[in-house]
Amino acid sequence: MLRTHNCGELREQDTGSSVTLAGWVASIRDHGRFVFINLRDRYGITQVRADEGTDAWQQARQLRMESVIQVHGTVLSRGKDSNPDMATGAIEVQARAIRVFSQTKTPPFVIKDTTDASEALRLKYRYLDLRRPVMRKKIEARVRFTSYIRRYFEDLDFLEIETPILLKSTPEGARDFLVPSRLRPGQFYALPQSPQTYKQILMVAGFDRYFQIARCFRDEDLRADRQPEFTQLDAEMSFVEPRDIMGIIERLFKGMWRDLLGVDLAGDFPVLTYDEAMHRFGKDAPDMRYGMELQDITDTVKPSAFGLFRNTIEAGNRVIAMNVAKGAGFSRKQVDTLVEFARSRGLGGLLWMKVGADGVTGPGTKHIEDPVKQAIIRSMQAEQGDLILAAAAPEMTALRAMGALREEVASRMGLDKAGEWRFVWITEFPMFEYNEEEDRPQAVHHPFTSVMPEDLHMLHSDPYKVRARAYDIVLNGVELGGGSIRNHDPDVQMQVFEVLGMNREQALQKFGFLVDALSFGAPPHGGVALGLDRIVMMALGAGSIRDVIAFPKTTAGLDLMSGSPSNVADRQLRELHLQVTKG
RNA sequence: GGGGUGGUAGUUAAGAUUGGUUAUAACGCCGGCCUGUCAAGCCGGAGGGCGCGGGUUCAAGUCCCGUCCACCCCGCCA
Repeated sequence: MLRTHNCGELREQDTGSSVTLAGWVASIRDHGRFVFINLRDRYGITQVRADEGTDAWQQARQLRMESVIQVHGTVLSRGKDSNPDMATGAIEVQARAIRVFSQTKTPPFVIKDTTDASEALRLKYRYLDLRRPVMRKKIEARVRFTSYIRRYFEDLDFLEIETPILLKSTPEGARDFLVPSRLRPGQFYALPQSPQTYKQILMVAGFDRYFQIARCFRDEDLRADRQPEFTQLDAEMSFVEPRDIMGIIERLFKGMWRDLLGVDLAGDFPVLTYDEAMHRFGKDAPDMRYGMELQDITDTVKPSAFGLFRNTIEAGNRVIAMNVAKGAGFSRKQVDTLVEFARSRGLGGLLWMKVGADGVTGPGTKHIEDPVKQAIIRSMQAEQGDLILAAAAPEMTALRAMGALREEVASRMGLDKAGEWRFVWITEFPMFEYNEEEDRPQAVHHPFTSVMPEDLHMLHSDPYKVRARAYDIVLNGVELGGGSIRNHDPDVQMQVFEVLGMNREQALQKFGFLVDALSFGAPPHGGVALGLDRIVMMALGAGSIRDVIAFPKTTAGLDLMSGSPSNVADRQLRELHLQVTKG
């Protein structure tokens, strides 16, 4: 070994020891007669001292930040000059000799926790960014989550089985990343959006309990919490019902939060149906850290002659309202930005009423009759100083917009407190939603999801009313993942394909291998897929998913460090039978 | 595909509304001083022509057009 100790382990009781350390020069403080060096490695920082007249002193004066060096020396107690802010602050290493392993160019930014370097620069020099202890800790924390997950599932007899990265492109869902086949001109593999079909086939094969920390790929636009390649905790079990899977996942989260974050999540996670979540929170992934629930006040305003209400009711639309406690303090300007926000979410406008000592004020309120005003205040349980916001629109539009507004207002008022963890299960999702582009139903979850038995009879007559045996796990307004009980009956599966607009032939061509497998004795089975990056991001309070991925892509899907994607040689294209056209 | 914010020394920012001498600061870098620092301190120095391309003008970081990049949001993400 080129060292006897690491840079984080020497303590007072090591005083007098002869040691050899190795690491990066994190700072140099040259006092003339002696030089202090902070030596950094993965484990911490140790102060090295070089005294005038020694070889080490000569070398220390010529060091540069971020060079990689080896230090031979003796551990000294720092006595009253100890630094209580450093783990190794009680000691320092008096250097006898310093050897430079590796010289360095001047780094483009200073390697310290509170860097002000732009994210683009940090991504280009990711290896320098990752040297920053704050980044290193995030990556290390991620490792603790993955290893906890592995231990948890292995203890429960789950088998971690790898599934293919090159697979068949499927038409449903996100856009596939395609990989051209050299041996089959004009044909393509796709990278997995998830190991979905393979894990179901593993159930048919009898593996009974499967899990995988699986890389997934989706060629869609990026966001602060979305990368084109990401990691899923993927699991599947045979002979289960929703509550079995939900229980296993709930205990996993409670265990991780307890053992990795030191947080006790008391009680069972609440369970909301999709319908309830939409009506109370305007979102299928509600943030439960605060109330401010939505209310349908259509009936309350029914007696009013106010044109907005009249037209809304005649059109069959709804009036959805929300009471912002102590929201009357918002300035006109602030309220205007809320109105703007509402418009950006598809509303024609936003009705707002400040609740004062003598009723309500706000534009439009003069058209509302006093008894109706009073009725609104009563049904919203509003008090003096509150702000009532209301939207009039088709029900789902109004709910979704008000749901977004609810989170916006909560964020402005600081109600979305960090360190508060509100998990919630969402169940009974609709099986299908309308795809406008293709004018047909599409699966909300995925086509292999089974439907609730009592809704099966509506599969063809009223597909949008059919509920799925699906469940999502949500934390603080963020969907962490979800799953479902699958169809193990090939006939039911075929019926779902039919509702999705595929005839038997098309379905067999696209998913025949799975349908085939189901027809050879498939056990009832179901599973779940959780976004590992998102879980870690939430747990660490990181601002973006990029912070918990060692080598992430930018929002344009570029890797600024390696320069991918890039052009390839003509020869490569020819081998793949590809021709690039000008876009 | 659409909207928003930003791009000025190695880095982070000011300068842009009201075009005009030599583009400003901090950190970093280089040199010097200094017996206890902790992102050491003090003194001195070097370093950019304003993302890129084009245009308007006597004159453009400053105005106009296009384009690239970063971030945030909508669409999209079974």
